[in-house]
Amino acid sequence: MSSSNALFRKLDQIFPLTSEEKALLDRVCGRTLSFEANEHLVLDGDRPTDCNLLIEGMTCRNHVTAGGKRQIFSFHIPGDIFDAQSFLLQKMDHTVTALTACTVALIPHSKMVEITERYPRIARAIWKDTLVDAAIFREWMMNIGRRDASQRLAHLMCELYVRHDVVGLAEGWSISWSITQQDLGDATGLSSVHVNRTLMEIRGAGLITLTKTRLDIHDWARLKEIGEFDPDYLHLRTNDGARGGLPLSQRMY
Amino acid sequence: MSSSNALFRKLDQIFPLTSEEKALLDRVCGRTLSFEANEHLVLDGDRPTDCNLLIEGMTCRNHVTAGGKRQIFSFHIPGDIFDAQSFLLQKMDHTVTALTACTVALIPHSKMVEITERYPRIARAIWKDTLVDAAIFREWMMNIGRRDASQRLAHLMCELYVRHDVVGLAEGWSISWSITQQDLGDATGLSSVHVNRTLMEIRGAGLITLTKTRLDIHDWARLKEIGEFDPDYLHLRTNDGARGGLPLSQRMY
DNA sequence: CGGTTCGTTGATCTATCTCAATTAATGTGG
DNA sequence: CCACATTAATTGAGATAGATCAACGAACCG
Repeated sequence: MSSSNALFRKLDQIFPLTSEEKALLDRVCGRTLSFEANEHLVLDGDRPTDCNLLIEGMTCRNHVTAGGKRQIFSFHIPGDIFDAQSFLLQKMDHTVTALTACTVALIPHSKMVEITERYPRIARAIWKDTLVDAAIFREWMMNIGRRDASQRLAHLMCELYVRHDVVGLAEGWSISWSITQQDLGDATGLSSVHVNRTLMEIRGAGLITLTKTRLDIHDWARLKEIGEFDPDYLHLRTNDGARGGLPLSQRMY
Repeated sequence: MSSSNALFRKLDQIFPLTSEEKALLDRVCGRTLSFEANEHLVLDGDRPTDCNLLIEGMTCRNHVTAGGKRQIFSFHIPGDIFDAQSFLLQKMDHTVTALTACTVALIPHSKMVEITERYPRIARAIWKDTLVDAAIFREWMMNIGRRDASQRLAHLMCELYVRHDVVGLAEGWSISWSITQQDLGDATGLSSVHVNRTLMEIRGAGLITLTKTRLDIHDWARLKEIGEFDPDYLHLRTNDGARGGLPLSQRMY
């Protein structure tokens, strides 16, 4: 791997790491694998031997009920270690699917044991990362359980925008988009038809432009208001909290 | 504390601990606190200095939206460390509320740092515990997003039963109950009125008896079927997986 | 260029919500 | 130990957000 730390920008946003620590992390990343869109990277029931760091592309965690209904639990962008939990939870209880072609770096569980035993700060960083994942799950529960369709979609778009921006993947108020309306429904507990209609409404209000490949946000303030979006749950470093390292983008979400 | 390890039965179900390790954990538990029903043990926005181990009573994690709607993220029973995440996530992003009078043991964050740095196995045990919490969140998302009212309630009752049974708190097919129908609604994303009607249906089918203080399950097989309940997501040790320690109750969920 | 996937739109249906009132249970002060 | 206050459960009636079914159009893909 020669990512030169760029890939740990997300981890670093959550838990400030020294450059030596980033170098150490870089070293435990083993071979990389590539997948095509719609391939499953990890399957429900698997007993993986490695964790995955997403290098390029987009994935989602999901699970299908006995009754055949699908729920998406989270979306992942480059820099996310999307199955750190497989290191401690032997058996996968969900599937990870590629939304686009993508590349991952494998981190063998054995290396995870090694590095987390020797470097407690790195252990805490990765642990914290899994805790932020859990916080995001809670927020999604709130979204699905207690918000209406436009709130759910607005909230999700806000989250995705901030997460992209924080790791330098936003371009102005725009991010690349590779989520179908069906997937959007599976993520928000709505039908794809209703997602479509609600999206039309949000578009109609002039808040966003959304194509198959790109999301442009025209009115952040209102989008955020509609979605009741408050980025606290992402537990990002703020400038005042920063213990060295990159300050969080000046923009107030 | 003189819990003599009984309190770590849950942790032990997830990650088998030696008795020395349990003794170590016992030693980091500091003073205990008592709360009355409906008091908040930890508040959204707090920056706690201790983690809480629930000794007696029942609590729930919850959060109220800007719009005043409440979502419950999880219920906790004795043996649960319900805010281990506060150790790494400085600021609370949700509230923990007592459903009954309850007692907790405080574990100072400083002790958490100490013990997790010195004993990597203990660190992994607690980390794994937080990962199981996250798995439960995912399952709840599935519940709220993709199941209908009776499925949601059946699933929740199955989960609560198994979690009680595993730590020895079930009596036959019966567990103590202290969840109001309003809370049940906040946990499942339903209105309390609809919870009531759905409960009447489930009762009518003879599957359960539910009073204010007790849940009796009369037909586990059907309840489980209705709720599409599969206990894998709880990541409990099974007999074949056990590396010493107590075997999981012989009963097949 | 034909097939497949995804988005769009209409029409209808229904699970669940909201509002409102009643009853049952629980707790409290006198 | 009773009368009243409070909280929770129950039931009815009516409203609605969102689901389902079905068809069509647009984009993309080999």
